[in-house]
Amino acid sequence: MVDYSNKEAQIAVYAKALAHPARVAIIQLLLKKQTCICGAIVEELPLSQSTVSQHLKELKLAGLIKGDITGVKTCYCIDKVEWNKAKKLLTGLFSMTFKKENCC
Amino acid sequence: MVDYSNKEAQIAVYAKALAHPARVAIIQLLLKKQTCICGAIVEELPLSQSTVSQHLKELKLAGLIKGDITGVKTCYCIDKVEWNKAKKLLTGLFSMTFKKENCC
DNA sequence: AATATTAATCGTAATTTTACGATTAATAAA
DNA sequence: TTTATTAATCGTAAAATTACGATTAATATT
Repeated sequence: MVDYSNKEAQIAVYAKALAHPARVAIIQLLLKKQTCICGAIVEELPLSQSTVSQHLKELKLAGLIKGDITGVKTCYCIDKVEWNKAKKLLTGLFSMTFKKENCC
Repeated sequence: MVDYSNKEAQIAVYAKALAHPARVAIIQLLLKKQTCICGAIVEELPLSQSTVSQHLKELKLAGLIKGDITGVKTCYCIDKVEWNKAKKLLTGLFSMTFKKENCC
């Protein structure tokens, strides 16, 4: 009987964080662009400020990003350490070799 | 303004499929073990038959697995083509280079 | 000091997810 | 033919997700 290992649960946590196109878009913005101010992210997305804020919160909860408040603005960045953990786990899953022949 | 690209949406679809520990466990079973009969998967998981069936359905809906009914039993397998698409998209996301210095 | 800006949070509604037991449909075994 | 086995589906309840506008708290600007 599988009692979900920490590993499986953690994979699910990271996957869940990426399970919405808005959050994928946010991550890509933070990776690609100079953008990091919350307001700039809001402008890029077809969603209200409060909704984007919620998605940012979820990404932060999963650990993938962190926010840095300076004055009235907040700068969001990828948490590199956590991002690399996610990379390792997800990449690990996808690089598993097939141990059995497909029967279907 | 980001209008979610097909790519981002598809990443989200695959991530969502892996966003529950039970589904991660199922995928790992199908990758690692000889197991593929539905009943065997049910036995491995701490969930009822109907719930596991639902998770299998979701994985199938996302395209990651396919089921083959033979007689009274159903054999589930990873859909290798789709799995490789997911691998490519997710691995691609994680292998993106940081274009900007972290500001936080 | 009064006003503006920024982003988090609150309240809320609609939808989706998760889980279960019960039922059903299909095949296999007796 | 009757009974058993397997797995999908139905019905349903509880919880979580998603989205929005309104409000709030904090800092900046005037």
